[in-house]
Amino acid sequence: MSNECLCKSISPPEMQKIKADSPSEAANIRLAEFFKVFGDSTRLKILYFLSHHELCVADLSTLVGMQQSAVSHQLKTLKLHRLVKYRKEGVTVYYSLDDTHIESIFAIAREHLMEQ
Amino acid sequence: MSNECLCKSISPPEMQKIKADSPSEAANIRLAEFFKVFGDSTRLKILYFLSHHELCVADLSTLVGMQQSAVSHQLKTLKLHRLVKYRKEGVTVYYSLDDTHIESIFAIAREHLMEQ
DNA sequence: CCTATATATGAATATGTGTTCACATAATGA
DNA sequence: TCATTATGTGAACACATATTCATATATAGG
Repeated sequence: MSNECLCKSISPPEMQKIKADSPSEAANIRLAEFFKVFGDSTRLKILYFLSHHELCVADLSTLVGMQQSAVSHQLKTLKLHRLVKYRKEGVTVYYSLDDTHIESIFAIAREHLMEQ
Repeated sequence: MSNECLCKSISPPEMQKIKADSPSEAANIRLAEFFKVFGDSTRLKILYFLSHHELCVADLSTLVGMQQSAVSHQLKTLKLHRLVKYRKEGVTVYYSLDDTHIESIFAIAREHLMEQ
């Protein structure tokens, strides 16, 4: 006969407690969304270049080696997640980083990748 | 007539220098892959639960509220990126965290999300 | 050996997402 | 006002990926 409870590693009450204390579905999804932004090489390139210089869309487009439209779309995403800010000057739009955490996140990620 | 050079924010030589110093395509893609792993709420849940307890697949499946097969697939991904390790005991497999950077990455991400 | 149990895996499907194309919008100068 | 330039945006497409279903593998006990 099969056991009524699937718990093997921990006791049912312990399991309930852990589940009860876990982050809300909403918080969890927000966190995933946040990481997802960094999970694209084009966006990482944009962030890298912006970490060196304030840049207009055309220059970013040249540096990243991708169409201006693609860069615009990605900048929209980065803007939405408050990772970049912009400044308009006539018809030109200058973008720059808008987050102090970005550098530390990168540092840790690089460290992790070094170890392998 | 249109300018031969698109550079607006910085000078062409400066631009070339920045581009030359930028990370390799391969390194950039590796970094994106790394972040991508965290960009899924199911994987985040698994990591969260494992950060509290070593757990077998069945228990993880119950905690996460997803089919055993789905959890197995995600564990494979996490294993591949060296974020979890496992230990076999008979027919049961116990998973646990395999990375000290995970906690710090989470801390920074949460901090970032708090600010908004 | 045969059965039962825990986990892994391949195929199929549905959904998400990045890029391109074409075009819209906005601002400048003639 | 018209043309030009920089940027933004919607639709379409191609591709990636998460989940499910069915089934395979592996281990332990009878």
